[in-house]
Amino acid sequence: MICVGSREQLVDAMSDLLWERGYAATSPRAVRERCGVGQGSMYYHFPSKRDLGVAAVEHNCSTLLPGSVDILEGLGSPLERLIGYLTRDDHEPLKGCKVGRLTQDPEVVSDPALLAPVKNSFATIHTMLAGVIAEAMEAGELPDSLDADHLADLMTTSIQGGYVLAIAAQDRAPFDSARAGAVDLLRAVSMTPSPQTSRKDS
Amino acid sequence: MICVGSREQLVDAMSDLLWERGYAATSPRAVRERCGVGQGSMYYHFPSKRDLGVAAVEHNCSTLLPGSVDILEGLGSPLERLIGYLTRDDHEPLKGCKVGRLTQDPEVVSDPALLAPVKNSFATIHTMLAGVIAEAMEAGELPDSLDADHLADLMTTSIQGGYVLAIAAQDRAPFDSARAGAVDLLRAVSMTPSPQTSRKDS
DNA sequence: GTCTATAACCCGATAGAC
DNA sequence: GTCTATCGGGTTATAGAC
Repeated sequence: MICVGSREQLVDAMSDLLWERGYAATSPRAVRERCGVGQGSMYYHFPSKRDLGVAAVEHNCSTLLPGSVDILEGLGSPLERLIGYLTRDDHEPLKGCKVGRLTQDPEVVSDPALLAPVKNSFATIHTMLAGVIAEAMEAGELPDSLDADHLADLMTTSIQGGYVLAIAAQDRAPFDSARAGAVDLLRAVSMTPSPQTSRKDS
Repeated sequence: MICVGSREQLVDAMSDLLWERGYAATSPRAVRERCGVGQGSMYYHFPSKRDLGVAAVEHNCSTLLPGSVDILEGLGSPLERLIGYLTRDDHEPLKGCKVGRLTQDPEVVSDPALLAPVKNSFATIHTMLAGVIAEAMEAGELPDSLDADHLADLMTTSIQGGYVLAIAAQDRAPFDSARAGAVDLLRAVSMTPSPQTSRKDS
């Protein structure tokens, strides 16, 4: 017998609505109606909408990170892991990113407590990606003339921007297309390590 | 003597608020207070918030497109124009994109009349970018083994995703970094035209 | 074309009973 | 812990005078 407390139900419902509508556009009433928890219970567990929002933002961020970490710290050569990150098929492009979306909500951005988990999530991903890119360079899979930080940001933007294009087109194709473009370029530069430069492994 | 009609003032104010807060979060009252036009005038010119919204979305889209068109149809080799598109310095990363932002607003996405201008803007940019990329391939500036549609989408996502990263970090650096990553890769593949393929221009 | 007044409803939050 | 009732204010609009 699993006992799901009101608190968890509230956080889950707020998390979903944060994804679907953003923070500003979801009212405490909508949260309550989604999970069937009453007004009194809500304000007993969370003194304000903001407090519930903070809990839900943290929940969404910590839900999304492990998937990326598993791939980037998983099996395969560094380049294979980067391509794995760019070819995951568990995205839902037309629904947007649970974390990236919050970035377009002024009420989130102007509140440090709401923004912090979002900021940390992207900072963590950036650090991990740049690390794997550096590994790929050391392994000779990518030319070390490239900038690991630039590449890491480009990879993340290909996904975050992909959501924007897919939603605008109401078609997931551009989401997959942008990521494929990133993979194409990574493969293209990996096949041609430093054309007019001395080789390390000679 | 320039006469600025109430109608134009309303559209301008709504356009700004669309950029700053999105559609759902901007009330007709906020629009009126920003431009000093009264309630009666507003509902005289626009029968509903939605009608004003449509006019403002169309205004924002048609304001933003010409800048990109000028660069992509302007002077310079195809590759130079692509790099020009990726290195414009008239973006305001921390404010977000006037057009892309609307994509994160469910009220916009679910209303065809509001979404259409956004959809058309990205479709137009995609067509132009893919065209210039094809030119670059024909001119031997980029390997024609690459997919023009993928590359076009990757370029747009490096910008749209850059807004997301910059706002999350509250720092424009990742916006510039992602675009620089795209430029780096374009330059890298342009220097190495088809390594193990026969040359066209022999 | 523009004004003010008002309608009907939703918002985030609080009070106090149980 | 959960309930209902209520507060003061904001929302999108409509009515009708000027």
